Amino acid sequence: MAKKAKTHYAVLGLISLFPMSGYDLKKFYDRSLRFFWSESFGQIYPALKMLEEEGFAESQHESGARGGDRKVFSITPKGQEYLRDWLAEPVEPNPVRNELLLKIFFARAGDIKPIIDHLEAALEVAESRLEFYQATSSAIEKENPNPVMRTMHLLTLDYGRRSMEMTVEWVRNAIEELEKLKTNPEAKKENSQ
Amino acid sequence: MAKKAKTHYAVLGLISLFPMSGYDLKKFYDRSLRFFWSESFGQIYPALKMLEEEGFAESQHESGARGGDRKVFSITPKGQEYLRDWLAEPVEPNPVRNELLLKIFFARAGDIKPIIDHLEAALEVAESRLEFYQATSSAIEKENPNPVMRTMHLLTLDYGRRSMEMTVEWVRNAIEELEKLKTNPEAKKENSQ
DNA sequence: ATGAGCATGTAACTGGTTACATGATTTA
DNA sequence: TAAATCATGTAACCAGTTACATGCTCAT
Repeated sequence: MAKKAKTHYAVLGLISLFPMSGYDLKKFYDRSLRFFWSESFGQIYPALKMLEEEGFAESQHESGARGGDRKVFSITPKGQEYLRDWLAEPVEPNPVRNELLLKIFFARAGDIKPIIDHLEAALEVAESRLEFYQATSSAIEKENPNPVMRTMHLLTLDYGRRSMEMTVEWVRNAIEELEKLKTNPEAKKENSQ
Repeated sequence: MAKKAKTHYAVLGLISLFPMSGYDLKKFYDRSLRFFWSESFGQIYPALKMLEEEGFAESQHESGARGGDRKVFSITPKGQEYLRDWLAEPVEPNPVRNELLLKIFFARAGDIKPIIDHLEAALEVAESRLEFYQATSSAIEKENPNPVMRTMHLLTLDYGRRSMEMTVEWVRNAIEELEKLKTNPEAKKENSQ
């Protein structure tokens, strides 16, 4: 039971919610989890195959029905145990790479205008995502699955909401600072080390 | 001038600040940028080689002096132009993978305790990083390089500070919610779908 | 003399995306 | 009948980390 790439747990976790096919998995990631996790087909299908081979998942064939044939995967008791063990393991920090911050760090007097553009783009993204979180949270609160699932789901949304609010505030302030800098004659002299 | 992996810009950007060796580059990433960017030697040295081959960087050999021989790289005018072009290009979204949120999403009644542990660990990290940002910002404000560089540097720190503050608040609330759930008898019935 | 830090580089591996190949079914 | 969507899978590629190989210098 060697340690596996995160994809395996991410796939196993999803089929633990309810049985689904590789195609369903992809849809679920793209529609519901896209803001904190994503997977590609190139990873999903091999992962499902391996999970089945090791007895963590089992599949049943669903023939005919709309679209081609489907292979619907569900988690086994052994898989449930394996998932639970992973959930209890400490969270491994994922490598951070924030391109916007890197560009800001490298920017000089001549780069202020494009940086402001980037910030304005980030602001739009954050604001529209904020709307999405608003809508989704109220939907979840009504929908009402079991209390644990509901709470867990709401906590992930709350993280998204707070982080977008924080982003909006930071961006607004950053744009202000950069506008000040643009009109400040002192900053114009690029060689004022 | 085909598009390159981000590493190339990340390396070029650093040597645009002041000439340095591959080893210096690594130190700089590990010490100053580690919270929003990182690079490994396995990427740095090949990147420097390629940047030099294409005329974006040039090196001079520094023999003897403490440690083995050094190859100190500096940016060329052509490299400066190339970097500036990249800074102006829209920021590409980097794939998000937040393992903590994923674990929360998959957690069931039996997993609440380990999840709280993860949150407590995250709280510690956020709080200690907050202290670091505090200390660094005041150092930067005194240090006073040119006004543009100072502002850029402070903006990246401000992002870190705000995002850690946000994390602390979210985590505190999340722990509270989960503690409530633990003592709530309704939640104990895992099959209350 | 030993270990920490300076210094450069390569090879093997891994985790991941993208593009390709194929074909059914539904809907406009 | 064409486009969108359903559906599965593989091969080629890419970006990145880790481990390895080597050797110097400085402080204890």
